[in-house]
Amino acid sequence: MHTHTPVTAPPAPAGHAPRQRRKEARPQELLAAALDLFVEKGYAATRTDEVAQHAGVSKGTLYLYYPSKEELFKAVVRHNLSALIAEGQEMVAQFVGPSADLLVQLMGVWWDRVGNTPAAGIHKIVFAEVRNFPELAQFYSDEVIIPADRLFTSCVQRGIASGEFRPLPLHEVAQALMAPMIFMALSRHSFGCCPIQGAVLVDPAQVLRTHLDLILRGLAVREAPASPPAPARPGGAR
Amino acid sequence: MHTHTPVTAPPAPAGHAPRQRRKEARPQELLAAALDLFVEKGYAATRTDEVAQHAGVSKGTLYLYYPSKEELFKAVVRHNLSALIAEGQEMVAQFVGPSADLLVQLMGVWWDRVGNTPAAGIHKIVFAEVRNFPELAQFYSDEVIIPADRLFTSCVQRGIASGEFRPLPLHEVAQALMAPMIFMALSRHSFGCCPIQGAVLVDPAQVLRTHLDLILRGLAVREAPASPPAPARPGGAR
Amino acid sequence: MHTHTPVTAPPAPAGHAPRQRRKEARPQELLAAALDLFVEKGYAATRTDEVAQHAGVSKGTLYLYYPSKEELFKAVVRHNLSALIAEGQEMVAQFVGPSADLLVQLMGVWWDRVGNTPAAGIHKIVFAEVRNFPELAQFYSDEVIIPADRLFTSCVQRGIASGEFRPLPLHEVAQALMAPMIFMALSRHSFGCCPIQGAVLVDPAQVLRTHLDLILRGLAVREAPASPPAPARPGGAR
Amino acid sequence: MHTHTPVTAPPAPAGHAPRQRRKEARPQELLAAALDLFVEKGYAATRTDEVAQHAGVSKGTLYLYYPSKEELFKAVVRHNLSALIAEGQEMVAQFVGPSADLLVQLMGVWWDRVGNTPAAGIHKIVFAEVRNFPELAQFYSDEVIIPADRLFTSCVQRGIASGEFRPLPLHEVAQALMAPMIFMALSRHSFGCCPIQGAVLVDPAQVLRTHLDLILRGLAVREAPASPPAPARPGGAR
DNA sequence: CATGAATGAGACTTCATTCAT
DNA sequence: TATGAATGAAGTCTCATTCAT
Repeated sequence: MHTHTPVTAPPAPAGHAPRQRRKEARPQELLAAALDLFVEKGYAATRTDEVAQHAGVSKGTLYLYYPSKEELFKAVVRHNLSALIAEGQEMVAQFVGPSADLLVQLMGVWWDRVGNTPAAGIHKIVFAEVRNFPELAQFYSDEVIIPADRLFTSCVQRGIASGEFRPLPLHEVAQALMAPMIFMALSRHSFGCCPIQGAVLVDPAQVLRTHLDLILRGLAVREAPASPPAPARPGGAR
Repeated sequence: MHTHTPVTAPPAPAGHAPRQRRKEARPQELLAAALDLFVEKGYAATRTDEVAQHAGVSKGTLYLYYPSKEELFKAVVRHNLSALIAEGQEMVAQFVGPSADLLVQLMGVWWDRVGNTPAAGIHKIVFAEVRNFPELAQFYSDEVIIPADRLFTSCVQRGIASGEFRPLPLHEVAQALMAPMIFMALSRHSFGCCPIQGAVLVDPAQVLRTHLDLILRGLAVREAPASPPAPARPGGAR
Repeated sequence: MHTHTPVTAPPAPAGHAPRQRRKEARPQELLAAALDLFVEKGYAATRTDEVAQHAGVSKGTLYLYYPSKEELFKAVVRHNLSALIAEGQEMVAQFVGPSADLLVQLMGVWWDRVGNTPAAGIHKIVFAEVRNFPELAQFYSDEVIIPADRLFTSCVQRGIASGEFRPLPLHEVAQALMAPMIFMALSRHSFGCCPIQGAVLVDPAQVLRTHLDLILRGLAVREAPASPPAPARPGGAR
Repeated sequence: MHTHTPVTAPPAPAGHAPRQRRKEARPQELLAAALDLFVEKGYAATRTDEVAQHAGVSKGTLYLYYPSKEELFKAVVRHNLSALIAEGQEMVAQFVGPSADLLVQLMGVWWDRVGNTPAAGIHKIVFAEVRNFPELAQFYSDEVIIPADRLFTSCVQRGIASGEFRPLPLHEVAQALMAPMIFMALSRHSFGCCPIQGAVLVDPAQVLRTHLDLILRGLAVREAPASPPAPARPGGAR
């Protein structure tokens, strides 16, 4: 579970602005407010004073902590990416048991800790904005794409080495594993926020389960049902 | 095939601009120029006079065809969505043969006709901007998401009905099928355009093959190898 | 006499803004307005929209012609300096007759065409701002200081060569010649504009005459009175 | 001698700031820091916290001593003007001997005590800013311009009365005397601080000598060589 | 139809000033 | 006294949009 709170900082007991309320909390609050707004509206459409307001401070205060909108943006990305990376490292450290179970656990943790978190919105803005911030590309590649790839390829490699999985091209399998998760994360922050009549609704947990069911069978050397087939939802094949 | 051309309109044989020529092509040229720029820079960062310039007309002319930047944007989305939809219809019409082969063909066609096309960039901007243009959400859902879902679910349904595929929740499987393709399409227009040191490189065709290999095995009731196992790339399990 | 008019451009016959009034006059009008304001208030204290307003256009229009306040400033300096330099060249070309007369003519022309012109205010801002615009320093040195020095040193040199003037260090004499003129020009745009009780008032023409009288006598090999002694003003030695 | 020190206040022997020390020196330190910065950057471009920092105090502290930036500026001008005035009075008191020698001594002392001093920068800012701070005009006129004028006119008057000098308009002669000095003082704080390729370089002492040589000869009734002709610099008449 | 000069609202950013500590 | 975090008015600059030609 994530500890990200919608912030908008308590508007300070009206009547008197407590100037030095909580100095060292400011950067966090600003980053949180900025994350929310950048994810909601995108980089360009987010106004700096709106960010400040959401963080409960004035426009000028924002600039005490971040020298420009661009730097604020990068800080948001870096800050939230750090969390992602930390999660990744943690997950790697937890590796024990058979590879199939590992994958199951890995994906479950990723969803709980990243995909299902507002920080997942980071993916949306990064996808949308990298071309405007070329420096981010390298950063994101180094800090997210490559580690994530390494995480999954090493896991698959293990399964292949142990004879659990068929020999398959590692990076491509890794992408097949991650893509649906990231896709869901993206969707949650774009279409997932729009009221749509007759939208195709899927339960993330169900998607995850089905995805794993499909993939693990696909990876398995024999028809080893790594997990019991996900039962079709009641109402099943719509 | 789509009519998207690299645009920037032929700079008119120097000396005397035969401006009158191709008057009725203007809207198309403007849409094409706008698509390129919206995909590259995003909605907000694209300037209207840049669009006009790329289309070889003046800023004022753009406003003769589209009453505002917002309308231009929506027109771009609608126009390119229509193209996507047309492709979709065409694909549906081609349905023949066993379900597994259908899926293979379907995905291949989608990649050739949409994913691997500059128009695929439309996905990126739609994901990035729906929340700022809610009218687009319903439109996109109705015209793209639902039909695509129907396409894939019906295909899967057929496979289940015929006993080829295991009974699985349809929409979730459809997502698992589509996600890696769309993910790749998105990537081509964000990270794919950035020069990155040590980037994780995958061959789209290989991803497609591996993805299908995995999914079809995963769908299969028995270990029916729907297609010969995708050979690990030379240099294989790295 | 100068043709510089206080501009503030005819506010356009109210009711309807004549959009394309006189395009090619714009830069001149903007430069004139900018000169007035920069001289009056200094660089930093002059607001760009004030300049635009004085030129009878909107804020945005200014930026169609000059990409930034800084460039506008430099353009003002260059534009008005160009005139100075042209005058200088012209004067050099006119050189005929004895050196003393040349100096008299040179100074008289300088005062009429430069010192007594609003462009003289340029000196004030340049003195005040060079340290904030290091590129201006080189420009001003190359375009004004060095040519002016050359103008006067060559003139003095001629006098020395012809035996009219005593041998004296050229550059230092040139400074002694120019300093009082420039000083007066500066004063006209600083204290000269302030209402001061009991100010020390001097008539520029009288200063010029006295200055020449002193200097020419000082330069002369003998006591050749290059010009009849400037008669003390009626009311003379206050 | 003036007490202007390069300021930036001793950074307080690291470890523990003996901040209480020299409390009553604060205003002086602030004025000194402010002078440096105002001279370097001008009024508007000087930031108050930079002044505070240079004086080794915090921004808030500055406001304990001076209620606003404007008041600080005026205090700087007044403070340094007082210094100038004191110098002036002292110079006046030293008057002895023949008028020509008096002038020589007067100018020499002015250069040593004012012109060649960082406080001379005060002239630059006053010239640049009087129009924005009209209160200073009267003050400067009363306390600097008029006394200086009186100093020189009385000196010239004496020479005329004693038959040493030709009868000439007094104020105009006074200006001719002072202008080159002040001009040099101004230059030292504008162009003199900029690294310029091929700058016209003059030795202040040489300028002073030449100036006096010229002026005294110019003033003299006959060809009384008030001082031996200033020898042309080695390399002389270039 | 087409142009492009002109507009002005609005965004980002700075910095003099305040005030709780 | 001294601090420095916080403020918000004000300035520079951008760019969607208009309209006379």
